[in-house]
Amino acid sequence: MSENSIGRGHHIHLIDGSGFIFRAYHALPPLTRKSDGLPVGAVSGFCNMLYKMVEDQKGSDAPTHLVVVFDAKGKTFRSDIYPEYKANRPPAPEDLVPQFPLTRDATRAFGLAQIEKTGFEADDIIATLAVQARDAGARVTIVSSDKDLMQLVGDGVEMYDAMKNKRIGREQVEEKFGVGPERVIDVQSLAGDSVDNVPGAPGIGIKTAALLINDYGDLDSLLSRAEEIKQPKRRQTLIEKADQIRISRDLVTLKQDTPLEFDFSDYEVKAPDADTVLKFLTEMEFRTMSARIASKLGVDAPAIPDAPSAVVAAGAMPDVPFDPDKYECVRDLGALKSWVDKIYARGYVAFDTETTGLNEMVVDLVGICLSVEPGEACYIPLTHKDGEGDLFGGDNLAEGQIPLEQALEILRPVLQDPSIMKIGQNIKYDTKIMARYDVAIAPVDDTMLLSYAQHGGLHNHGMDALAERYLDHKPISIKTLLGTGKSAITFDRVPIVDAVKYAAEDADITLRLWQKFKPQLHAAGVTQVYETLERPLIPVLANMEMNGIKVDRDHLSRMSNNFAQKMAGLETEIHELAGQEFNVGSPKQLGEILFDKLELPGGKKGKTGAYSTGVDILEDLAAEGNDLPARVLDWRQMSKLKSTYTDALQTHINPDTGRVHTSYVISGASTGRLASTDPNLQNIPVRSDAGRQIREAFVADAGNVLLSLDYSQIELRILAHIAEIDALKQAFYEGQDIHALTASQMFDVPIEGMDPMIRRQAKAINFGVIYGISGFGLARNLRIPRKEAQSFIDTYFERFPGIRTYMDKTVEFAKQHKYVETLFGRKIHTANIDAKGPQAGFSKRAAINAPIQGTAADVIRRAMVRMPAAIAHLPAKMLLQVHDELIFEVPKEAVAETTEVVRGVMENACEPVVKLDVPLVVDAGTGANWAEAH
DNA sequence: AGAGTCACG
DNA sequence: GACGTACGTGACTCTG
Repeated sequence: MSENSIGRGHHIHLIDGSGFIFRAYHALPPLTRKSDGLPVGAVSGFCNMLYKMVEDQKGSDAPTHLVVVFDAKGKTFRSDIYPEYKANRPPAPEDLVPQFPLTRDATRAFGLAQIEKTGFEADDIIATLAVQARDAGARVTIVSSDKDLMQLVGDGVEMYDAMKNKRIGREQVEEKFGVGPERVIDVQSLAGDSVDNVPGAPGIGIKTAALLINDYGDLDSLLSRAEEIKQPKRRQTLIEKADQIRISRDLVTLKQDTPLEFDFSDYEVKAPDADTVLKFLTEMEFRTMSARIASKLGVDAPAIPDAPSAVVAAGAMPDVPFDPDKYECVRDLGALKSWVDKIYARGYVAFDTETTGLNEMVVDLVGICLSVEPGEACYIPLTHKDGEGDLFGGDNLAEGQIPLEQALEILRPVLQDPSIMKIGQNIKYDTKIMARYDVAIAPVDDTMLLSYAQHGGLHNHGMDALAERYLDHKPISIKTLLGTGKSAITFDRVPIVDAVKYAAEDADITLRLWQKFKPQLHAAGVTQVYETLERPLIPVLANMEMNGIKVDRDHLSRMSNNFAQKMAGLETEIHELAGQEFNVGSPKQLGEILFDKLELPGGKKGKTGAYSTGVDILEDLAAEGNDLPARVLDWRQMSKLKSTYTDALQTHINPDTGRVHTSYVISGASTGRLASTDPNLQNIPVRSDAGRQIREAFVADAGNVLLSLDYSQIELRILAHIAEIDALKQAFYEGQDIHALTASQMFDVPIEGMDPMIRRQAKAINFGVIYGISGFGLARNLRIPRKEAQSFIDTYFERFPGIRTYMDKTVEFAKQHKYVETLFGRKIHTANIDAKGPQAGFSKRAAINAPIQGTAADVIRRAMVRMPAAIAHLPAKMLLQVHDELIFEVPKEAVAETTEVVRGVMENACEPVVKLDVPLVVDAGTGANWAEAH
């Protein structure tokens, strides 16, 4: 950074952008954009204030330099000093959230510089810039009325309250604090701040604080001479709370050395570009302002149609056709730099990586695609290979590519710049790839998740499906480039000219989808869902996936051998019983043996004409004393465990890390649950003894243990809350055995000394209710006559009438709205709810289940999003999520503290948005392996 | 590619 | 009165 670009004779305005936003929001009535209902009241106020600043400050007072400073998202270093800092701030109002990025756009449109920095408040940046500019000899005006900034006043630094049109100098600061600017920190440390949760000294306000500071000179003298204070209570407070006061001082002291990359020359004031500013105002549909500014700039005011604006709905542009020939191939530094300039001018970029495969932990980066405007995209080839390769790799790099490191050096700043939005389709993938090249991509938007939040339950959210459905365009298939099967090649072997068309198109599509989806978020009522439950999960899951979990290969290998031997024995036995050899793994052949050859009863053919040979059927046959199906059941269990777990899991061990790295799919399940793939670590066996041994292969690193915490009965608790079942709520409050209580209510038996069979039946009913119970289903599950099952259900509804009401109301809601909702506002669409015939039952049960399963999914998502900050001070790592369970790897000595912290986050995950009528309870376990921990 | 089966919550 | 059925996933194997 260069301090010489500002100095004597210069005047810099440091505008508190976040302050502007909140004042504009609270001062103005809610205003929405006519064409689509996007809330824009705060943006409008913000623009007015910005413009007024620029206009009013002409003449001798006019700034030569100006920069708008914003608060970045997320926690700041002050939370590390004092976790409660600003902790009881409510989240920003729903209709303000989408306006934050728009105010950045507005600043850019007005041709003004802006800055923000993750981990620091706008006030810290202002302090840092103010001090540097002042020290260089420039005059500084801080445009804000925030009292927290008053400590900076003096020596050529003034403040200006843009709303009251009032300058704030030394005199006004003394008026407010009773001391000069240099003692403001001392007074604030004592007085504290209830809004920001700065504790200060209890019972001492600004008046008393000023009195004390004036008497003793400064805070340190006051604290060291506290014994001299006459008033006993005040004396005691200052002695006892000295530490708290010092922490408060750390909190209120603005950081004057915030690490920033900037150059004052970037902040030189220049006239706004008429086209740019009017384009923005037109998009926002600010008629009055655009007319006023147009006349000031001496151009014609643009027409803003009254009717729903196609300009806005399509994202400012009429549909541009897809044209692969328009895509640019970036092959030299100059071209790359001009793309970076384009991105800065825009403020956002669609971003996509091309790699040699699909496993983010292993594959190499091949190229990068960018797009900032529909129809305009580029591909930057980086590591394409020359020719087809040979036995020895044939690893010559193709000609005409920017060296990887050089390209990354140029791209890294913009990809990490907090003011530049990076847009991806499943950007968790690209985040993980780039993390391996030391690029920490942030902030991000994800078109897959934007779609998931708005269209969950309607369709999947892959790029191909979204492009066809929403852009009426079928993307080039990757298979046309790579081929299929054995002859398939990797992307680095694709000729660059062909790669450009495919790869750049992905970025183009992503950008178009974003322009379509992002403005619809609010109208769809899922801004909060996207902002709190979807997007923040991206970095959390990326980290968990990169952590991976250690797996004991030898343990698995021994089990595989063991299974193989037993299977061989069983196979011989089965063939003998059948009287012939056949493939035990073939359901078709097995069915023919059982029901045609041996003529056993119960042969039912499915729609394909094959006999059904599922567990239920085989178990029935085995129960009647048939050995063959019993042996087949044993064989099947071993075959399953061997192929899916003990064999396959070994192939997933990453050679570099020695660990298994799953991938979570955020938008996989319609209810909001995650899905785990490659490998699926959410279905590792636990129910059978043989299966549980597989969990023993999941181990902690030396000196560590695995720590597992799971929600106890979370879905039943949520059901008790949603359906308002008082008896269940009370039982959960009293910590009773919920299934025993259900049984006692249903069958009028005491809980003490209850027959386990009765409890088992009640448990099955409880689960059945969550799934949208039916007599048939319960009968099959419990293996009792259908009549009996139906009478259980009738009794259940009698004893807990709220359940029936909930089920009816939910189906009714689904029919009316075509979606159902979780407690946190996640919408799950129920397109088939009006279906006739067999479909009807399915859809109703799914609709009944979705709010329960979905709310539970939301709860653990909230816990996961908060977890990294909560455990940042601990050596613990979060590794896995299994729907209601989180697994951590923790050094032994930190287990107790980690358990306490994690349990707190999980049990309070609903706060402050939802207050459950039942407590959430989390059970914990630890051990050297997952079997012990669970 | 789809069906069948079975592992999990 | 008859449909057919527990809710939500992913991986593996066989088969056409």
